[in-house]
Amino acid sequence: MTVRTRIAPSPTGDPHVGTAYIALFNLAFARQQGGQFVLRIEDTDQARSTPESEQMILDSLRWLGLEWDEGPDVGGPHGPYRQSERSDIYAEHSQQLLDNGHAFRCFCSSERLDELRKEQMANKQQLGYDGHCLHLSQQEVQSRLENGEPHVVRMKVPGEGSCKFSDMLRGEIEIDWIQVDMQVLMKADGMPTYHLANVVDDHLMAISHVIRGEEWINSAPKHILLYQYFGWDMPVLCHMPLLRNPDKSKLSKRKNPTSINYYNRMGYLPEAVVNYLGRMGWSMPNEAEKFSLQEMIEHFDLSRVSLGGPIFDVEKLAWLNGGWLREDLSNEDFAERVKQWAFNPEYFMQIVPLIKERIDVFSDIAPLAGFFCSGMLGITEQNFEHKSLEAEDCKRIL
RNA sequence: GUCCCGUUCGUCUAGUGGCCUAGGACACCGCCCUUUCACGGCGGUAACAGGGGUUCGAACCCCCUACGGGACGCCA
Repeated sequence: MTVRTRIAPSPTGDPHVGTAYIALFNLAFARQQGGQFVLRIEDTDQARSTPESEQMILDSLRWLGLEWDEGPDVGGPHGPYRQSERSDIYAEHSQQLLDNGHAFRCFCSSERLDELRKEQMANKQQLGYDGHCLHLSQQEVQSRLENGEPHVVRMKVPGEGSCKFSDMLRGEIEIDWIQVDMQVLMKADGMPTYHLANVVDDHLMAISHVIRGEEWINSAPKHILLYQYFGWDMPVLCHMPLLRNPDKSKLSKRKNPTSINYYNRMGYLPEAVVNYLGRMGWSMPNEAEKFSLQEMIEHFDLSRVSLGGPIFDVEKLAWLNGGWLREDLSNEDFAERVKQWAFNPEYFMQIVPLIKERIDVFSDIAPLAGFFCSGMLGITEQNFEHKSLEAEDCKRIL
């Protein structure tokens, strides 16, 4: 069997280090096994997805050297690789579930659902859909459909028993069906939710191993059920630990710089960032701290992943970066990297009109615009008026 | 609240029943190198969450407790 893995980012903001982290492990596993690594854009959230974000994600993963074999920009035999372009596929599959009685249409308003949730919360009940539309008659559904009433499609779930499944790293996991909600599969806007689109695409794209964050463990039963409903073989599931803030909560931008752009802009080397991510929950068999992507692939072994959620420690990343800088860049390389970083035309030209007005000789540049080299992104008139900005302030503006 | 996952130095980790008086790395401290600051070298402080089992033997296997995290969206 060919190993095929994927990274499936949602283009709803800055490219996240967590995305790069999961991408790295998917890529390392696929390459080590002689398989393929696919990039798929999960842009089914019409309100939040943007083309700019998608572009930034592609750019930043490439910057890190995490190249994919198939994806929206490079194509491949299982395209399109952008979920917004696959609506027909999801509609068909949703219809199939409706026809087979595995799903039902639900006309409940979000107001009613909010109300329901509040009530369940107050009564300390388990949260979840109450099955209100589960037993609507054929005729009622038909007439409400003809009236053009907005509705969603929900999946049916067994009322008893449990779902037992195996995680490649964690072994057997058992979750009672009673804990699993009647998940919405198709939203009122006609787009699929993650759960449907992800399962359908993973199958159609022949994904063999689903390596994803731990946050998905609880939805695994929904996915397993969908595979069963469709009569498809399950891929191997593997849930990675979550990257954490220093306070141990899930890595978030409030508490840590999480944007890959930040590390680029602050002058970290992509080699070091990838190296560091590779040390999160994983180690080389020889315990080396410093290793290249190639070396990681060569020695990759998914079973060496440790499950405790690692804290993202910027300090150790910086130390590692220093090592790369000193040991792996010749003076020529170093000069070239710095040039690319700060004095590339796109970046440097932004500042030129601003400093030109204010200096008499070049040597005035450093004291006036030193923050230019501090990694700060926004170069505006205002920054010059606050040229006493400390590095910390600059970071905050990022 | 319900369910799920996890727990080795402050942090990243090695360790898959005897090799563990628990190894490495970051950070920290001290010493050396050095005209300064770094780099580099040497050394030091520091951990198996707790309690029960299983076993001749447990960081490693099982159970309970505690703690931490995650999920419970027409977000992914």
